[in-house]
Amino acid sequence: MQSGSQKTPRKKSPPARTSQEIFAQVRRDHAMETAEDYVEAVAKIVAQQGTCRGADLARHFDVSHVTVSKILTRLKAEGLLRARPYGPVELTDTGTRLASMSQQRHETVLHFLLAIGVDKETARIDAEGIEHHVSQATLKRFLAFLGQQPPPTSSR
Amino acid sequence: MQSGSQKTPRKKSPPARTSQEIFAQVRRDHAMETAEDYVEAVAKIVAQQGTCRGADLARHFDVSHVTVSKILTRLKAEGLLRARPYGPVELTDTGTRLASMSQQRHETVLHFLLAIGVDKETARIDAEGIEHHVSQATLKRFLAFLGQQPPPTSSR
DNA sequence: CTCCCATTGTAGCCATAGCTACAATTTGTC
DNA sequence: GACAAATTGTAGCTATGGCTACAATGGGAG
Ligand SMILES: [Mn+2]
Ligand SMILES: [Mn+2]
Ligand SMILES: [Mn+2]
Ligand SMILES: [Mn+2]
Repeated sequence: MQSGSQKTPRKKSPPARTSQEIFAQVRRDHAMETAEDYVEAVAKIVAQQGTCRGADLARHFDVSHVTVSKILTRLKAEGLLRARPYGPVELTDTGTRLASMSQQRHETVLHFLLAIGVDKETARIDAEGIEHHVSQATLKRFLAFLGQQPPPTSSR
Repeated sequence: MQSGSQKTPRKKSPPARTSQEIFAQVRRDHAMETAEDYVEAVAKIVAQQGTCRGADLARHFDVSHVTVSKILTRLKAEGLLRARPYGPVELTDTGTRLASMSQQRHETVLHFLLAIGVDKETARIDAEGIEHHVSQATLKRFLAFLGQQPPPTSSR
């Protein structure tokens, strides 16, 4: 009986990603990173202070208000948030959903790092970068490790 | 007895990173990401084929040879590798050291993901992005989880 | 020795994320 | 209400990592 390809043909093994596909996914992850961090920050600041201004974001990320302004223009065009000239920043429904997902994933990554014994300050730093590269499949393993139930979320 | 600041003053708690410091570190991590992936790829291709050409890198990352060419120019200027015009790419001593460290960290991250139950193809993808945000402290926890001894490495 | 093809280089473009300098607007305080 | 401070916008710059198009180089096959 020889069904699969080589040794122990137990589970169906997917067709082995090429390096091209791997780096393409990393590039896609990076392309979403700023959007995720910004909607997350807006949600957090709104929750804390009622409203979020561009200046709040500039302080939060420690970048110039010009950098914030340009990024907000892009995220507005992408339908994640809205803001009248000189007005405060608000999340759209799409932006709110992205913020919720990002927040949850961020928290899970942070708690996971703490659970494996990483000190709190290191965990906060590393989680901020790692989060954007954690797929749904890996997130489920993190949650399983934390002894919780994986919630019925979406794709990659 | 009231020594620390608040509840259970056991370990010395570091002064709590601000969001500004956290995002600064993530930006530093991103600034090193391309260099790390490139020296790692050069080392791998040299190990496999004896020499590494720009075209090999273009195939590896699935980008144009122009993108490779510009990045190689920068990494040459940074002293990580060297190459005569129309010649193959070679790592400098500095580049070789960076490649070794990156390879080890990459492998550790990959094996860690596999160890917590992430499927192999997902692990390969996620590790490629996560690796650049894993500090020495977190890497030690990964190694500890894998039941190995943390090697005497350097800083962050 | 040619000629072809793979490889590399160059010119010039785009998008993103940074910045400084300066202008305009809003807001808050007398 | 006027004025100062904070905030936002705009102009114009850099660096990085993408791209297409086209030119130059170099190694083999004949
Ligand atoms: Mn986040
Ligand atoms: Mn983040
Ligand atoms: Mn790598
Ligand atoms: Mn990588």
